Amino acid sequence: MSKPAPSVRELIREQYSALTQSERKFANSLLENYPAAGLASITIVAANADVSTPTVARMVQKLGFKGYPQFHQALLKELEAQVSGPTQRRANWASEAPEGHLLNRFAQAVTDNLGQTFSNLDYEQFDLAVRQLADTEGRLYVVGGRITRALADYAFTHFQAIRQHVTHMTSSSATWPHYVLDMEAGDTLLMFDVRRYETNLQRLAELAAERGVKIVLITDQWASPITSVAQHTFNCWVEIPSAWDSNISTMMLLEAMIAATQEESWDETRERYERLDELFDMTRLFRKFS
Amino acid sequence: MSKPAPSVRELIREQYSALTQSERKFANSLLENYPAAGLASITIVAANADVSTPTVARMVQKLGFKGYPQFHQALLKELEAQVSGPTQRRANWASEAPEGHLLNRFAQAVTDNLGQTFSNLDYEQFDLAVRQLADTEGRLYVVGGRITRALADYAFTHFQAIRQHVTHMTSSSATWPHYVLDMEAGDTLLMFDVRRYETNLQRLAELAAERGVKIVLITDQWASPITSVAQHTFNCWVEIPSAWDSNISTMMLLEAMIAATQEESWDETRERYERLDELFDMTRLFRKFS
DNA sequence: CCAAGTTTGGAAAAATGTTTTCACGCGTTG
DNA sequence: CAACGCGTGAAAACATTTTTCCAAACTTGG
Repeated sequence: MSKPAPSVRELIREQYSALTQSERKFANSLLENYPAAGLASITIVAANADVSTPTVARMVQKLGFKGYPQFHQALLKELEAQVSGPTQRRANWASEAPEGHLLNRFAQAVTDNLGQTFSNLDYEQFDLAVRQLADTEGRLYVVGGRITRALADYAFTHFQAIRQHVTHMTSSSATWPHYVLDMEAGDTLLMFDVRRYETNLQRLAELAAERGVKIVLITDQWASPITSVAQHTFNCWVEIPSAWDSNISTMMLLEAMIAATQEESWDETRERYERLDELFDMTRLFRKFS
Repeated sequence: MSKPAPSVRELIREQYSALTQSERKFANSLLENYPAAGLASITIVAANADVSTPTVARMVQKLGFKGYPQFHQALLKELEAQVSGPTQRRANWASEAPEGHLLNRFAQAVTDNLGQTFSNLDYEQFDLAVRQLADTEGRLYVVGGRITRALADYAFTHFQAIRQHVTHMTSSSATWPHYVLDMEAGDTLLMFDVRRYETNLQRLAELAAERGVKIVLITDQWASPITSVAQHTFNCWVEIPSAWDSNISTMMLLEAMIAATQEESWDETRERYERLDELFDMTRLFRKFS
């Protein structure tokens, strides 16, 4: 063997674009539970992925195997190699990447950050904040800083789909006073402030708080000064070995909030979602996904 | 099952005295090369140990298995368990939250997604894509869809800090032709396309590809059709128990790319960063961080 | 050395697994 | 709207594997 036989996983990736829908269904099922989902007989394996036997047979041939038995053998070889291989396979994520590769260091940092963020999360606070975000009595304003503007935008797009009266305060702070003018007691302001903290955001927070607006703040582990005027503060761990801060845990917390808000008001939301879907279909922006 | 099923190895030791000569011959062969020597079909396995098939069949029954297939399965299970060994990780993230709380379900889904994304990542592809993104010979264009626009924005903000000639193609697709007009061979287009895939994006990709622009595509596990014209495609696992898709793994991949790009060209980047810092200080947008 | 009991493997039967064929349904095209 | 190509799975055909049966070959104790 001159070159190291490519792993089945690699083969699937290479050929993925050439696979048909059902074949992808099986490919995904296999990747999701790799390689266990490919070790039984073709009949069983196919049934588990909810496709027919011929589909699997055809696919393994596309991958370059002569038949299912060969494919099966290849998987076994891989599994065996892993066990007998370099002492202890690094049970970590980017399995194929070399030990010190940036991907692996990055994965480690992200895992730590997410873990820290989650375990420092007060779920009662979380539930309260979500109730606040779901409250359609008042308006919901969303704002972020230089970097977190993108997160605010993401939040806006989703909250807009979930509820009415959502406003994204663009990052040009010159226009903020106009928004503040319209704010009323009972409104909610969702703020993102990760270091370096911006004085503009703090001013905004103070003004809003004076008007009786409830502030939900998502910040980093060192806590933005806005904490003092916010109703609910959430800290996200953001350190990575880099010149800038990671916003993955921030994003995760945001998504969790969106998911919770949606669950909170699913009855009303459902109809909104369906109408939204219809509208998108009409404008034909999207292609149908089956 | 209350007790942990004994390993085949243990079973052999227990029953060894009850085994006949030929059976022992096979048992030894298996123990010598465990468990590989037991993974093939009964015929092959028997031939390797230089005994007859019936001998093996009788022996596995003595060990307590109903038939050879059951014995085979048991070996596989063991092997699998060894590989996926410390899969038990995931240190109780949202430790205080009750078992079924949304936070916990969410944490689980996110962990799975990140794990899947990482383990299906081809790090050589990754390195190539990063080199492409760091190439300042050509321009770098960034674009996303309805939802992923926010990610494109995030990417833009960071890449702008790292390198020159970065353009964010706003989501109003009406203006895209203008950008395409300026694209040249050697430019790079970073695209985000998560289901439901947008036809506009696909058109854009095709046009860009025709002009010789290298496309780096970040998509979901089902792969956007843009794959076919993209140089580098990356799949992110995005499923969460919700009506919409999670973009945390997408975000993670993006951040990893940013980090890698920065590392690739740190010498030039460093100076850019320092100047940027000075500029922000001057405009006093930020407060000093102690 | 013989007879009874045990072990062994060849070969056929049974079971299971794999591949091929074919017709149906679906979307596309002229 | 008919004709075509393509993807799909039911079912038949085929191949392999597993089990069973049985006779030959050992072993052991008289």
